[in-house]
Amino acid sequence: MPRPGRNTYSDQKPPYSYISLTAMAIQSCPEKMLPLSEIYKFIMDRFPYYRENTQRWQNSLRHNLSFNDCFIKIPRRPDQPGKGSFWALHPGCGDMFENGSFLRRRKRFKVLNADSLAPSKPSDAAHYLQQQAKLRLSALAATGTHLPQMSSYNLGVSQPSTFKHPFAIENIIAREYKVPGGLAFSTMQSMSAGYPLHNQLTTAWPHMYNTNVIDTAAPISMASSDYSAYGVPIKSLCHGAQTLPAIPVPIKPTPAAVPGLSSLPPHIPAFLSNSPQSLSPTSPQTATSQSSPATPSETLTNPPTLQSVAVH
DNA sequence: AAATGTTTATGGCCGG
DNA sequence: CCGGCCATAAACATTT
Repeated sequence: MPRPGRNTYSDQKPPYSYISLTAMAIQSCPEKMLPLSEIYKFIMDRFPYYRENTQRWQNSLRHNLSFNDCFIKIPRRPDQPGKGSFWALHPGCGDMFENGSFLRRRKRFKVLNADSLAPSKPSDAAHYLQQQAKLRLSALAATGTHLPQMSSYNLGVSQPSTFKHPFAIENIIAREYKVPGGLAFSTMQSMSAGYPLHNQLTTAWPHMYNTNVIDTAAPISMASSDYSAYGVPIKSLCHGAQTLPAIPVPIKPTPAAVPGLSSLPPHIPAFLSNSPQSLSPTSPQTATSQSSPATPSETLTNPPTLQSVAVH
């Protein structure tokens, strides 16, 4: 029996679904988002099985990216030239996999509809974005240098970092990366309903920054009024006028056909809007949620504000 | 043109 | 058996 953590599958097909493989790839990089080609690369690097029949499985993988709500598309900024968008995990899909294992999913993640929660006017969304950016900036300025080293995902979380599910991401991608803080995917899931705290993760894996990063040479301009924290053009956010923009915003419309369901919350913790690109490997920002209404440990007990659901 | 994304269809597997 | 999840194929459309 091959051991996944050692990548000894050789030619055998790994026991992971495309969703799992894609989630691994996305989780493996500090930005928590990857272009399609990098997802391909990640999979092919680690699983020789996928070095053949690329047309077949890549078609399937693209199908999964588009079809599953747990993946969201994040457009490139103009200073990030390249083909295609970035793909990220939907913030609300953190508990997709049981116990941090990528072997099986819990429930199908489905995003819900929430037109009523969106800003009524595009200008509102723009204003909201600006506020988020300012909050984030001030939070970073206030806390950038002297933050409690809460060891990223262990902050306030009782979950001991010693247990690592054999199929947890850190054991899967550990071939190249060692996680200082002992970050387990299962640990992350226990936080904030799986909200990816990009800055903290990057702090936890500073050494990964230059090894797996797509764009290290693109400092984000926080002063820009055209782009949100995630590099999502405000214009693209507003045209739909159905989502709030402080988190990676899915380009694809939320399934409005689902009756009585809602997707995005009226309020999003400010720490969610921290920009991955704004982080520097040499000056890690351990910005905690200064302007956030809830600490990670609090969000443990509170239901996620993001109203997505695991349809079952 | 090739890469990327979207959508529909079909069939297998598995658990309730 | 039925429904959910998954893999695969294929026909597009869009973007670079």
